[in-house]
Amino acid sequence: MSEADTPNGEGARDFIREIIRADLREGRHSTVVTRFPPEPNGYLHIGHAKSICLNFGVAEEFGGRCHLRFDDTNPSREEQEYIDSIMDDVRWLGFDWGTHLYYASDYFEQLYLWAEHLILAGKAYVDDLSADEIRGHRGTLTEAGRNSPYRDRSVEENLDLFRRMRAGEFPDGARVLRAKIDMASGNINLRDPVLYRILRATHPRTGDAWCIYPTYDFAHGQSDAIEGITHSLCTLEFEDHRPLYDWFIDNLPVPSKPRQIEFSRLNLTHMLVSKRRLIQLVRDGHVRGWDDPRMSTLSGFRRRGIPPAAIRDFVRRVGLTKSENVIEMALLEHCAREVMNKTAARRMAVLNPLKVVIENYPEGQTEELDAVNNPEDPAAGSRKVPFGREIFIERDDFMEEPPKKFFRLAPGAEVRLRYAYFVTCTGVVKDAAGRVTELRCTYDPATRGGDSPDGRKVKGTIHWVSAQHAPVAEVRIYDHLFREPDPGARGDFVDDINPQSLTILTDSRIEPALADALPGEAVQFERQGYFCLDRDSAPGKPVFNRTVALRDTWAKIQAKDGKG
RNA sequence: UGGGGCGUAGCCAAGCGGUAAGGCAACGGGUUCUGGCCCCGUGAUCCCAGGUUCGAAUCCUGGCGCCCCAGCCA
Repeated sequence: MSEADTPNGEGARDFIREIIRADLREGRHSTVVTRFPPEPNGYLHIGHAKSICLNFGVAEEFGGRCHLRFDDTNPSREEQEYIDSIMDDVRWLGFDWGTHLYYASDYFEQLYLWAEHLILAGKAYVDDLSADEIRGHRGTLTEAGRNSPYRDRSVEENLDLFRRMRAGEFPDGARVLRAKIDMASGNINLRDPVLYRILRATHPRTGDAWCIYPTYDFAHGQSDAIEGITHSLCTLEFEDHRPLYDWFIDNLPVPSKPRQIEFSRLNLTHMLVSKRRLIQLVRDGHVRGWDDPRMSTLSGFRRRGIPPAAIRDFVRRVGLTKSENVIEMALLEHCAREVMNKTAARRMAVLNPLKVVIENYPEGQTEELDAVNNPEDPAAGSRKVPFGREIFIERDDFMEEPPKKFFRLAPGAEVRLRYAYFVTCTGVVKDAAGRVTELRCTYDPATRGGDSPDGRKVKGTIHWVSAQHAPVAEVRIYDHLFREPDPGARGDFVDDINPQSLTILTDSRIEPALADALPGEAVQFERQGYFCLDRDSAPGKPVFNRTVALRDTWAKIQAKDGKG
């Protein structure tokens, strides 16, 4: 569940919670009811997580409830697949709507009746203008619009026409129902907004029962009112829809009076959080699907291995305001590491293997060494790791001509093999091309377990894996999908795609205990990062995703030195 | 003289007239069988200009900058 500090809303103190607190204190409401209202036309992304955590979080903190309501008023782009994925994602994030699952389509009949109510009150009319003509009459941002020639039809004619629209007597787009408000309003949303359009498309829920569908504006607020939503929280771009939202609430016999409050959406550097562009990435094959680990979708984060608790904490930390913002990816990564540091089991895996032969280690001998599972969690216990004469170490952990502060293996240098022995490099074997293919070392039997009885210090500790006991694994290393912090800022966002966002390692070697890794479970490959088993794994063919690398100050030092 | 918002450190964000919280990042240092974790230390006068006040990031006035709106999308 969420990280709410208290059950009485005394935790977070953002402006929305302050408003709610005041509403409760001053008796405007006795309970809090919110809703998360996704349109099922795409997958949920990290931006939605903010809304989900807010709506469900607030409800929980104030002892109220939060509804999951699908805003399914446009069957031309909505699908059951999306409905299913959205429910999965909300649950995965850690929230529960209980029995409060609703669909705007559940209210189609009521909404229709309210439309007739407006017609009867002379506040809505059927317009025969085409979409283009309506646009032409709408005016511009600085000029008032003009009334439609059909604006003054009689109540009887409007009622008749609207009923015939519902009955299917007119083709798609032939007529619409419009509210009669003010074509000269500075707020374009009030220039006689469209309430109903004729649209023949099979709806995921209502099938072909309807051929007219309400617009967002006509459906949202009334749906809120029907459900008794007290605080309807949405993003900033709906701010100027609020007068219209209120107009419907004030002009219709709705059962309750919800209040819309807007907040700024969440944006992340190096990522896109726009359904339209996410769809494009999938459709054009720039990624491997909606749940590609490089995607900003919740399913992508899940497959990547980001724990839901990290996302909840992240959302809590970015705050809630009305200011435009772009959060650095580094914060999300920090949150992910913080959660996994405390929970992930430590294992050894060699991503880019370099063979090492320990010359003075008895041929054919094997032994089991104790390794701590998680230094941050004593209860996690320890495991046995096999050791032998031939091992693999990370290629990057050896340098023939090391720079000054390189605390790893180099000719003549001694390092500790984590949980095993101190070894000293005595020889380098190369192939015809001069590439290092193997290292020869000697070990000190007295340092078994990694401690030196003589108190001798060693500069570095590196990870390793016994050649004889290490299964091969595929490891997928992810980097930002976009190389620019603000993709698309200077042109087509596709041009900003990072060509190195995915590196596939096919010859990594893992310690035996990793063969038991569970899908979705975070594990730390020591000194490298957090990983999780990917669903592409097959028996005997494990595939790991790198969720996030460990902080790497050595890499930072090198980068700095490199720049001179 | 269209309407609606926003403007506090590189990125977020507290602050609600009494003399600038916190987090991330960055940079120093300590510790360490993960160059991880952890620990210590380093940064702003608050978009600008006037004004009110003993005192303003907080109030007033005028500017400037940025974002959203002209779907029968949500």
